[in-house]
Amino acid sequence: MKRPLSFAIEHELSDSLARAGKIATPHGTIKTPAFIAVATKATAKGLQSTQLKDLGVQSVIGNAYHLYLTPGEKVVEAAGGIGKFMAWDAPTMTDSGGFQVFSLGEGLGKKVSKISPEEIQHDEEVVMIYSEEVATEHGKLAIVDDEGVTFTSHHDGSLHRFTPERSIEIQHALGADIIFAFDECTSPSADHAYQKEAMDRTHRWAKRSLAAHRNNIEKNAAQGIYGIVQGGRYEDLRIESSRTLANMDFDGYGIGGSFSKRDILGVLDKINRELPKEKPRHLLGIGEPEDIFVGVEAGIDTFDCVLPTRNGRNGTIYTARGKMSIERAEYIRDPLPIDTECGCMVCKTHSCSYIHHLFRSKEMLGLVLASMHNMYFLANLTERIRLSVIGGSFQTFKESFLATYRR
RNA sequence: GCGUCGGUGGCGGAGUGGUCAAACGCACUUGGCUGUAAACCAAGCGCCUUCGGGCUACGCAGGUUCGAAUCCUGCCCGGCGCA
Repeated sequence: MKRPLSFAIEHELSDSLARAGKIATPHGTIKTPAFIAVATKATAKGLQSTQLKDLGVQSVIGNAYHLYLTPGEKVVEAAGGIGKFMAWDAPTMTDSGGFQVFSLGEGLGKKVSKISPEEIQHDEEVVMIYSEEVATEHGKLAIVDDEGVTFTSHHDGSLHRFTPERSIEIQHALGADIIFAFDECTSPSADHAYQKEAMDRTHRWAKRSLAAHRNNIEKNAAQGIYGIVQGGRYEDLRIESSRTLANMDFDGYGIGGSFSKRDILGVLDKINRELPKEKPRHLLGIGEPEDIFVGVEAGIDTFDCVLPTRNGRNGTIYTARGKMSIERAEYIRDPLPIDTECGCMVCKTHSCSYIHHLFRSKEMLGLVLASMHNMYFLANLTERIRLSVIGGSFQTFKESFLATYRR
C-alpha cells in the first residue's frame, strides 16, 4: 500500500551527509533542508498563517499536549484538522507531547539551558513561571511510569494521562501530515543508568506508537509517523537508539533531547549513519543558524525551533551579522532597517528606530515585526542552504555566512 | 499675611531615632532565551574601591543625641484652607 509520505533525495554531497530533497505529504511538498515553524497551540505566536506563507515557511508543527488541553483535539478535529483549523493549507506536523514530559517534569521550575552543558550542572531552581498552587506536592507536573505519563495540567491542576496510544489517538484527531511517536524526553543531567532506562522505555513506546498508527487503517493512509531517537548525551545510547528505531518501520525520524551542542551535534552524523538514508530526519527543537549548518552537514533534513518567535518577542533579532537586541539604546535613532541585506517586508518597510520605539513602548506590533523578520531569516537561511547543497557550494556558503554572522 | 500639610535616589513612592545607600514600582543598563507553562527571566542601577571596605547623601543652615532621612530651631520652596 502506498504510504501518505514519501521522501526523494534530489542531491547529496560527497564530503558530508548533507542532502537536499523533497518530502511529499497529502498537503503538499516540503523542500529540504527546511525550517519548520513552531505553532504549538496552532499558532506561530504573533504570525498569521498567510504571513507565514509570505515569509517562506513551508510547514508548521503543533503540539499534542497543548492542543489536547486547549481547545481539545475534538475541537480541532471538528474544524477539519490542525491545518484547516489554522487556515494553513500546507504540510503540518504535530509533536507527541514527549517534550512536555521533560519540561513539566524534571525541567519544572529549573533553569535548564537547552544548549550549554555548563549551566546544566548547576540545576539552578530559579524560574518559577506559574504559581506553586498548580504544582503537585512532588514539585513536578508530570510523572513517568512504564505505561505512560501522568500530567497535572499547567492551566488548572487537573490530572491527565498520556500513553503512546493516547498520544497517537490525539494526533490522529489533530490530523497533521506528520506525527511523532510518544517519547520520554529526559533531563540533560540524567545519568547514564536513567538515560538508558528512559531510552529503553522510549523504544517500547515507539513500538506501541507505531502499532497504534499502523493499525488505524484510515489514519495510516492519511498521516505519516516519525520515531524519535533518544539517548541523551551518551553516544553509545544515541547509536543504540538509532539502530533500534531504524529497525522499526517509521516514515521518518526525529532526533530528540538535543540539549547540548557538545553532546548532540557531535554525534548527529553517527546517529544519521545508523538511520535509513532514504527516510527524512527531523532535528527537534534546534534552530540557531550555526546549529542548522551543523545539522545539515550531519544529514538533517528538517528543523523546528521556537527561537525565531520567542527571540522576536523578547527583542532579539537575527541579522546576517549576528543577533542584535533591538531594545538597546544604540537603535533609538537608527534610520536603517534591521538588516540591509534582508529581503523581508519588515526590512523593506521599517527602520530600527521605529521597531525600537515599538518595543520600548510595548506596542504589540513590535513583537510581530520582530517575529516576522526572524521567521523569514530562518526560512530564508535554510532555503539558501538547500540551494547551496543542490549547487554544490554548501561549504563556501557556510564559510562565508558564518564569517559574517560571527563578526 | 495667618493656618495647615508636605519637601526622600532619573520619576512615583515607603521609611518617622540605630540592622538605611534607603522597601516597592517605573524608567534605564547589561545578559540570557534552542521538540514554547516564556510579549519572558536574571543581574545591575549615588561616588570611589587593592572588592575587605571607604566616602558623600533624604530641600538649605544650625542644634539635640553615643547615634538623625527620622527629634528641635530658623530659612527656602510647594499644595490646600481662611483672609
